Amino acid sequence: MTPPPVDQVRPRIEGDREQQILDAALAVLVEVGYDRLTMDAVATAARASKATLYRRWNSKAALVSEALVSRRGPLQTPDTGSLRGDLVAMFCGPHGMTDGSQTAMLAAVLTAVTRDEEFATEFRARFLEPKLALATAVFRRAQERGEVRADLDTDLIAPLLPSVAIHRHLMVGLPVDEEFIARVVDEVVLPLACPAGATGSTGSTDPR
Amino acid sequence: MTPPPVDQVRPRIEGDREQQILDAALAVLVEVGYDRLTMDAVATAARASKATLYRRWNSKAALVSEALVSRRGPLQTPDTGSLRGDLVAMFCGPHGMTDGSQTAMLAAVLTAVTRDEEFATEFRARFLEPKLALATAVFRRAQERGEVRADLDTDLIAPLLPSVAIHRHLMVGLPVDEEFIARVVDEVVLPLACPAGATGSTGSTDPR
Amino acid sequence: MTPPPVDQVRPRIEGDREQQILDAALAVLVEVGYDRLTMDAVATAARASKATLYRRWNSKAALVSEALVSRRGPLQTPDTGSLRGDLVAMFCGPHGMTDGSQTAMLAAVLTAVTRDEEFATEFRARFLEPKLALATAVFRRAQERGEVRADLDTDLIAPLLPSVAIHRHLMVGLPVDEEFIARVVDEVVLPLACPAGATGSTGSTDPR
Amino acid sequence: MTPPPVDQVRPRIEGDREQQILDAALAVLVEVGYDRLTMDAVATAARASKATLYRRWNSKAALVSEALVSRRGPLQTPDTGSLRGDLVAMFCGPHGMTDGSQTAMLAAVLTAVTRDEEFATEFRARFLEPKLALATAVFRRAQERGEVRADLDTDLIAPLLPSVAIHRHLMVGLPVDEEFIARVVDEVVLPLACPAGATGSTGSTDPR
DNA sequence: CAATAAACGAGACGGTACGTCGAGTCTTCCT
DNA sequence: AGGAAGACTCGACGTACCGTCTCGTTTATTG
Repeated sequence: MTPPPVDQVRPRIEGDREQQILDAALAVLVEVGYDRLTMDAVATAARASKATLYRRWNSKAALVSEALVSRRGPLQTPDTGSLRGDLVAMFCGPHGMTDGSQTAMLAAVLTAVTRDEEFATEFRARFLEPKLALATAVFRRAQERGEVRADLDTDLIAPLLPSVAIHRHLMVGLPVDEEFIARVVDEVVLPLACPAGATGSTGSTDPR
Repeated sequence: MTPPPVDQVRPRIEGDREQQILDAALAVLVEVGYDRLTMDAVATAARASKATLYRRWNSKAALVSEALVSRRGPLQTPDTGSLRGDLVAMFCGPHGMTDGSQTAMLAAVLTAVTRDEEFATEFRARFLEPKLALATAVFRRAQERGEVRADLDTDLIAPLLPSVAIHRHLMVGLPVDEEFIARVVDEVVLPLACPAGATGSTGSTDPR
Repeated sequence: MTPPPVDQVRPRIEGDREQQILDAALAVLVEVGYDRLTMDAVATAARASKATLYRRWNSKAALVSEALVSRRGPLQTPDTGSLRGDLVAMFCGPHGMTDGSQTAMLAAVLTAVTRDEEFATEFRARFLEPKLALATAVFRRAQERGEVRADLDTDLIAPLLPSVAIHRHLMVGLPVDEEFIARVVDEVVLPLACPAGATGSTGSTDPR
Repeated sequence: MTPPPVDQVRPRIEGDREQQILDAALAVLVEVGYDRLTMDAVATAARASKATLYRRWNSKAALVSEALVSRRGPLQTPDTGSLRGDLVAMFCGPHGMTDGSQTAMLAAVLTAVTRDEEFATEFRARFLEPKLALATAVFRRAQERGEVRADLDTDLIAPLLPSVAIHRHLMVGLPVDEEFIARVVDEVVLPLACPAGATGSTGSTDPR
């Protein structure tokens, strides 16, 4: 699964090496959380020196930010044919809110967002907005299909699902699983989005 | 009516003194944020010693937690007569989501939640659940008034508004003001909660 | 042999603790030399933290200087009755030039003398001058006894023996043992110091 | 008339280039001292790369050592006709102990001698022994002239002058000037070396 | 009302991590 | 082919903060 090793001994920081460091950072991040992640630990895990880390990233925040983005995965637009299917696929997939490592990273990084404005800006631009844009696109497509009423305020509805998931995970402290996601979709999102009569409370398949 | 002067030199920790320390902690917290808040700084600001701080609170997290709770203020059940009025009052009041210092503290404490399970438990029990219980009570009362349909899943709907507010503040980085709260209430909460025809539409369209 | 432990758990730096640290510093110094002596190593060896070291000593030089002085030992004036006996006793005794650890320290510290003027000044005043004064005193006493001619320039003769010993040890790289010291005493110092006829060129025993 | 290319030892680089680097090293050494001399600084000053430096010299100590030797200059046997004249000429000449830059370099190199045995061996063979051999030769020649008694232990006497000079410079911290050298020659070396009556004590006064 | 025990301020302590710098190694590019 | 450039690993630097601790003092409660 690993890419063919370019140079076992000392691959320069040229993408491969950089990704190795980012992977190490993510491993440490997931293991101990953002606050307990130390640059020494990342350096040791990556068999790099702190000097190298600081040469490439100004701060711990910058390193973690880049690491998160590197693992966001290719944002693939889900296309199950129905809004419900798309939403569930998007949030319960490998990089969704039910992905433990993903939420762990999210939790870890929220810490940094609240204190480092530079990091926050970069994190929002590179990690968050692509995700939100994707969710918005899903709704737009459903509108084009006529599945969702045309006057739906997608900017308000799209963040609904991640909002609830994050709140449940971090604040309430309860797990975010597929059952919960489905419940929110069926009882909150779809009733708001779909024309009154067509509310597919069991709408796993679209009638068409 | 004022309490007897607290002794300028060395007041024992007896409620008053404790509150002074918590106030000092809050002052430092608001000024520099959670991670740059040091116990030394709090001790200095409160003219106390670190030993005193640690004698009363197990950790920085516990101290900040208590400081936050101490300023949450008495939870007053809003009673404006309508669900919409109650919700807006609750979230836009002096200790609501539009209160800058309140959200700043919330952000600060998230740091601790994600790493200290003991702290998280206490924070949830003492800070979060009272708030959620209050929100749920508001919906229950609206149900009793017949303003909201009887089969509404209040456990799902009640956290909706705080979820969205927190997401917007922390993740998206946009301000949570009364206009935004009202929008969410009118376009998300009320349509879900109220019988189709009976939407508290006084707010949904802008009659001017 | 150790003084009664004042406090087994954590003796404050109050002489005992300070001496423990200085002993640790000397141990490291003798083992690896001045340049490879690191504050971390001293801290570890003394089970202290670097902060503690820097709180008490401004620099590595100051710490080593103090450590050297602490181990110079009580400068006891030798009194064997003859100049030859005094000299041999002084240089071949426990803190003399044949003491391996003493010369090791000397070698180690010479490094620092050549680059840190502050250290050099302190080292000369606290370590070197007392030693030179002692040697000069030995010659003065021999003059009073009439063993040495009265017009001997003691300031020139007193440093002779240490000079030759240091040169042999550091520069030439040969061991400085009692045999060598005796040779220098018999062939250099005594011929210069003593009246022509009385030169005990084989004067291993003092005639009295 | 240019001297034949010395080279021989290191065929890779042309003597000129090597000497340029050594000159650069000396310049940096004199400017900032041994410990603040960095290989980067030498490389920059010589417009060379660190790799080139390390290809030719094992360590900073080796480089500085060679730089020192390169400036020792050709050892010219002094020939003034008298032992006293030879000694003063040898030690007060351009590369003698009164040459400030020479003693400064000597101090610098002591650092390396005390920790790197390999370097010490090379330093002794290439720098020290030629000097000692020269001093010994001076005494031998004086013996042949009958100026010095035949049974003089030259191995013990020859290092005397450098020993005292080094001790005074490094340990005592006082300047080694011609006046001091002359004093040691007249009061220590000559009385030991010359037959009682023939002591070049006239040397203190200038017979002309 | 003195004596005593508890709680206090002050701050040193052992640790851990910080971000920087230099030594010595190694790779890439250029001539 | 070999040197300049410079990134790399390693490890020490001196500082800051954490959470623990030992002081000596102050306060409130006892005898």
